[in-house]
Amino acid sequence: MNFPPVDEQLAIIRRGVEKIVPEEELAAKLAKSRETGQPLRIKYGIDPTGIDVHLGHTVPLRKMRQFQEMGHQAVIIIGNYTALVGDPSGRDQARVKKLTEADVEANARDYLTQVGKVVDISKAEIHRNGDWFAKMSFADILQLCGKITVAQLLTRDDFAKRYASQSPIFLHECLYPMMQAWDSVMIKSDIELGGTEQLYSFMLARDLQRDQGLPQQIGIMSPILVGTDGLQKMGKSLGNYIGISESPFDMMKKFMQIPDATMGMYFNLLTSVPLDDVTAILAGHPKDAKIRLAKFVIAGYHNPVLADEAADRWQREVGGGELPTEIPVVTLNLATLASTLPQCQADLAQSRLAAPQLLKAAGLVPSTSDAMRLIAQGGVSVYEDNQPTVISDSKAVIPLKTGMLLKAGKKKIVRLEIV
RNA sequence: GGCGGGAUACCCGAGUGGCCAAAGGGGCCAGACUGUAAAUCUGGUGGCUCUGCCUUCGCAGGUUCGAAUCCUGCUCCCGCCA
Repeated sequence: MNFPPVDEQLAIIRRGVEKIVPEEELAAKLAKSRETGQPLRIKYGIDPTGIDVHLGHTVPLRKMRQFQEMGHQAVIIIGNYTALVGDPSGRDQARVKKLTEADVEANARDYLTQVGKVVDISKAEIHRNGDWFAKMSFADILQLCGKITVAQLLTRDDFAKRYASQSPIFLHECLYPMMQAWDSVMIKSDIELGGTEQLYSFMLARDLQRDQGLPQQIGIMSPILVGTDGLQKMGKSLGNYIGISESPFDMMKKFMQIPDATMGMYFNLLTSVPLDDVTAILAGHPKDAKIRLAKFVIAGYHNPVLADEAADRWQREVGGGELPTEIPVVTLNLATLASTLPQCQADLAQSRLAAPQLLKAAGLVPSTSDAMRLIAQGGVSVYEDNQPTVISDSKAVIPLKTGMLLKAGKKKIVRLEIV
């Protein structure tokens, strides 16, 4: 196995990484691996808790890919046992939901297909930590527990906070870092990838490895990727994420919404564009820079042609104000409507309907009250032959025709089919 | 176990008998502006057959012409003490 020179490897590894602990051991490990021709074992663990993999997850995964390209061995741990516990990292509250083993297994498969978009799965080792945890006896577990003190646990910020505020810390949560660390022992990891919040577990793994007479792993921690709001950590619950399985156009729209100031981080962590080039790109018009950023990333998860198409479409429909190419069709059945809206029967008999009721029937607003507000604010328009007319009177009665467009706000638009 | 405090709309949080569909902030929505975003400004943010009507302030009752507000019981949370 021919590895690139250590300096080159270091340059690649360091990009977009927040912390390497202990940093001084890294070069030595790389040098030794190069001399002996032994690839380093790069560990990355994930709990299959039903994840829609998004760009935030891809930051360590991309690092994994880089290691693979340099010739090292990717080792992915599916935390099917740790998932039963739930990672307490960064949480000020205990998790409520418990997953069943069947859920976990289904999630694991789904997860691996998604990860395959970043990491070369065919060359990766995949382990489930249930393989070893399920075999442990209570005595084994006790022995492991004997290596960790409560004081150590409380050095973790999340536990410390909870302890201070007298929030519950469950015993099984305390075992979580221990389990994660034990994974490192079992797979003899040289390097573990993850976010900065993993520091405690990574260091615990070193302790346990030393205890077992094994070489100690180095933790390489990526910064937290902020979401499309540019403020908070990218995550599903905050609705500020870009999923790697989303369509090129959906990704495009989301990219174009990120704050300008976030672009640098995204370029750094999500693309391989040389940093000098990034500086040059960012010096130009922010809009162009954002389009290029989006294209780089989209091309990676789809392909360059689709990325270009998505960008062009965005320019036309969002930037240029043209009507979208795909407008969902809503079918309105006049007879059915007449029975749900008795007060509108007279109008419906003439194929007409009051604007608020129409918006609600078309599913553009959740309530007629909402529809009336929207109309009052000038946010509603109808298109006939692609000619828009703003509806400003909440009492307006709209003649219904198949093919007409109804738009509420700047994002929601439907084509009506009248039957 | 004892003593005390609390539960208000998506979230936080004011309101202690009528002027309360309920202050303020956040979030979100719409409009203006723009580069797409941010920032800023304006308006909105329970429902409805909408110049009016109906339902909401932990749950169930009660007092009153009238209750988010007072009384009784219940549930849950929280602090202090043991």
